[in-house]
Amino acid sequence: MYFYGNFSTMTRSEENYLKAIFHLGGLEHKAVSTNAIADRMETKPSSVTDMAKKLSEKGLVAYTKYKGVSLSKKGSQTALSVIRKHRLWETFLVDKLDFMWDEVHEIAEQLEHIQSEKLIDRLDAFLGFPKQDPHGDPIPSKKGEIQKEYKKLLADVPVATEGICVGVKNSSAPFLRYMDKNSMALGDTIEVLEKEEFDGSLQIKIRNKQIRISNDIATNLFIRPNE
Amino acid sequence: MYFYGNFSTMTRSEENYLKAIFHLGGLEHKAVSTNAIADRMETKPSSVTDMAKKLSEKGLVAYTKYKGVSLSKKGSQTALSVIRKHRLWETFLVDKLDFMWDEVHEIAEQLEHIQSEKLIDRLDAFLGFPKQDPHGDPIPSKKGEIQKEYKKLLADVPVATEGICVGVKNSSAPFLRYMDKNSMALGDTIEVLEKEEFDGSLQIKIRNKQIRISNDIATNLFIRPNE
DNA sequence: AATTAAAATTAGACACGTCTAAAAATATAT
DNA sequence: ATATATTTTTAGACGTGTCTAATTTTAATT
Repeated sequence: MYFYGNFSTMTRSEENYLKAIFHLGGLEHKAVSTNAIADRMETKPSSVTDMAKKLSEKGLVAYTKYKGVSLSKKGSQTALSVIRKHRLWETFLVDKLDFMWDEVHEIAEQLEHIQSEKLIDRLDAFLGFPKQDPHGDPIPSKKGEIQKEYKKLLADVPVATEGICVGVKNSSAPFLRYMDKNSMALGDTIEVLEKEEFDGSLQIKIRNKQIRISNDIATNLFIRPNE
Repeated sequence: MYFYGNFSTMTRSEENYLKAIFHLGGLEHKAVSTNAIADRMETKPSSVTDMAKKLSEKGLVAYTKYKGVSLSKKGSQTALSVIRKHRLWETFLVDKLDFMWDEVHEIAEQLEHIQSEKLIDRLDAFLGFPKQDPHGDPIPSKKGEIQKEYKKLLADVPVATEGICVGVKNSSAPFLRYMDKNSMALGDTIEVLEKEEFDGSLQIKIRNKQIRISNDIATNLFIRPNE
């Protein structure tokens, strides 16, 4: 039996389920299907059903047989607290320990379950109360408030925006090959120099080279604009 | 049983047992009794027996029925790695997050189980490769080498030594009351001004006040001498 | 509407780590 | 050396979280 703190009855597994349900159900707490959760967590639907019952008993989700689960207020607060911890730790790893932004996820998956409110408050302060993590995702406040995404599709930012390429929407092999071929990589700084109204193509600067990318590409790349 | 590279991962529970066995058996890996482990871990002897078998199967301890367990080389290396992590995290909490030295243990008990060699290497570097933790206990090297205790009994340090009071040997209520009455607290800086050969009493400076303490007191207080 | 396909649930099993209660081995005392 | 006390182990159980295989419910198709 594992105790992480005196007043927390949440197990690691429960926290992971809540987090998955939050990500799938969005801020509106839409109902999420059993299979969707199983896919995301790489587990079996039967395991999800078991946990759904358990979380429902604890008042963390609303669960109706065959109708999926949706987070309660209490459930989403818990999920947000875990997400907050995850993103603060990721920020710590990148800002303080010089990790690359794309190698911190696994470690943060472990760190996010450390139970100590004081620890998280201190970490938050130590990092200068960051509002977004290295992937451009917003860090929920202590109260569970969460801002809109800081990362944007490259296609959606105005001309002259500069930022870091933090993700791809469609990580298909052909697309990744395209990026490779054009020597673009996640983590690169990108500046939008010019936008062609007609076809939505962009002139960008990346690695100090100018290249032209199509709208298709631009709608597949996430950028975290610099302040 | 045949393994390809002994890639068996350690569970949290196994790590905790190894750590307890290490602390009880000392650097010489003395055999440790079932009850001693149960006491230290606040568990039942029967649970310890179960785990002893398991650890023995994995080659982490030598176990003979009714004769206790002793760490193998592999087992002590694992224990030292957990202890290293524990002490590095404690150092982080105190040095970087401004925790008091006496409030970090619980949190470090959780953090010590985070699995990522790279993380610990980076943390070590970030902290400036500390050789001792906030309690004056030595931090094992990456290879598992461990130095002698840095903390010493106040009675054993030479005159003119200055350091921080990092622990008590006997934490009985009367002794703690004594400390309180003399406005001494763990964490205080202490300087040894004078030592009386005859009765071993000391003249010390603490909180900018000079007081005289008996040898009995001095053999109950741990000090971590400054470099 | 009936049939087929997909999704979700149940039933039963298992590994892990723990426990209690009873039995066995070892240590202590008379 | 025998009886008693202590320590340790075994046997059997439980809760958590997972799984497979079979069943039930819902969705999609003809």
